[in-house]
Amino acid sequence: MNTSLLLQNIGNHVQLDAGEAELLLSLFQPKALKRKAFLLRQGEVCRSENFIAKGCVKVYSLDENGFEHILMFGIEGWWVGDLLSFLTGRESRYHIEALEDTELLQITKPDLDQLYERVPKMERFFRILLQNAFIAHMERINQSLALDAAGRYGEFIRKYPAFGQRIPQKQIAAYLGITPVFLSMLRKKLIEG
Amino acid sequence: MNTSLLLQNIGNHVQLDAGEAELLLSLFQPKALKRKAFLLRQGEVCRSENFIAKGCVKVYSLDENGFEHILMFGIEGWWVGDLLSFLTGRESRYHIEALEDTELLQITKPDLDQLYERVPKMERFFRILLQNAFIAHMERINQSLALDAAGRYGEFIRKYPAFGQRIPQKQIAAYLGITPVFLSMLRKKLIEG
DNA sequence: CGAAAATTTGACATGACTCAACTGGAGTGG
DNA sequence: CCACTCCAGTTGAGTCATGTCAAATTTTCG
Repeated sequence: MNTSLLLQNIGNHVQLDAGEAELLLSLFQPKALKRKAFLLRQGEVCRSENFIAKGCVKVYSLDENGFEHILMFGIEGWWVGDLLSFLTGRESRYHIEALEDTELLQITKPDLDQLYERVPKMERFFRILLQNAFIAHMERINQSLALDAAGRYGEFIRKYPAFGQRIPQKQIAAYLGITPVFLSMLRKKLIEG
Repeated sequence: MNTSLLLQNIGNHVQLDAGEAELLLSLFQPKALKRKAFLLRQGEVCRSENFIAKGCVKVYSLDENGFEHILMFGIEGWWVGDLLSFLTGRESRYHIEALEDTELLQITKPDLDQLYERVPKMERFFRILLQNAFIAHMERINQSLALDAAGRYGEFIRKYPAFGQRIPQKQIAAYLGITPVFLSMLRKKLIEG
């Protein structure tokens, strides 16, 4: 498994020496997920924080009518998990499923606590990660209030151009909060006019 | 200014001894806001984290048509600010305005850094605060995807019963992402059956 | 290659918005 | 304390954005 992306990702925010990097890597376990396999299911407890070394996943809920609502996508270089469940040990309300064959690097809560103890600056790293996620979610709420479906789609494509190629429209629609049929119509209008 | 609510709020998550509590209070400044006064305006830098000792505020953006989009309300016992601006020094995209005469306890970034240094467990406190805010925002995104306007209003009232009495409907509509006219119609239907 | 899923398209239905008129209460100045 | 004004809230008519259903077509994956 390729661990250099993980070290590079962490290196963006904190400096680790060779010994710290080695210790850190020793606490992560690789895990492979086939396309359509689950990293987490609604009702389970999320036991790890997960760095995506390769591939693509979605975090989503299912409503009583069976509709998917996607809270986030994750690709190489991103972290995914259900923080609430991970921290509190409560059952998760979300599914996490691979959209492509995916490779993860996982750390469990005990190992993360150990890491904090032995490399305290990693607390800072995860705090920064959390701050960035919080800010991104705040911005998404703002957009869901301020923009109509066409505007939200435009922002999505502008912000994540790669996703437009890589993720099926149906999934993007479930992220934007519209139906796949309506997204198809929006795209047609965009192209025509 | 009443500081006991602040100590109580912090005490819910970390234990402070008398000396630490005294130091902590010495780093907070009281600030009073009249109804309709601004704690922060779009384009300014958010220079403090703010604990609400009394009163009620809204955090919102204004779009190009002059419509308000409310990201959160805050009442006694809550913290408000623009975290992105506070942490990075960038200009805020949000306004924070008092809905009632309000009393705040403010701490600036330098003083917060000093507090972290002298009372390290306060880092833990603010991390917990951030986690809770993150989780709440995630849940709000999920609801905005999964529920229609009536459902979102129902959840809002269920989750924050006090706000229903205290906050004008127009503001609640701007939080839910619907027009005040439409909210009025939803309430009528709810009451009639 | 063949089956299943994703996407497109069109007709129709509904949720939510706009505009405008009206009502009622809260704040203000005399 | 009254009269006035000004918002917030209500109501109804008409419109627009988005959803539903169903069928045809294309793409993907096994």
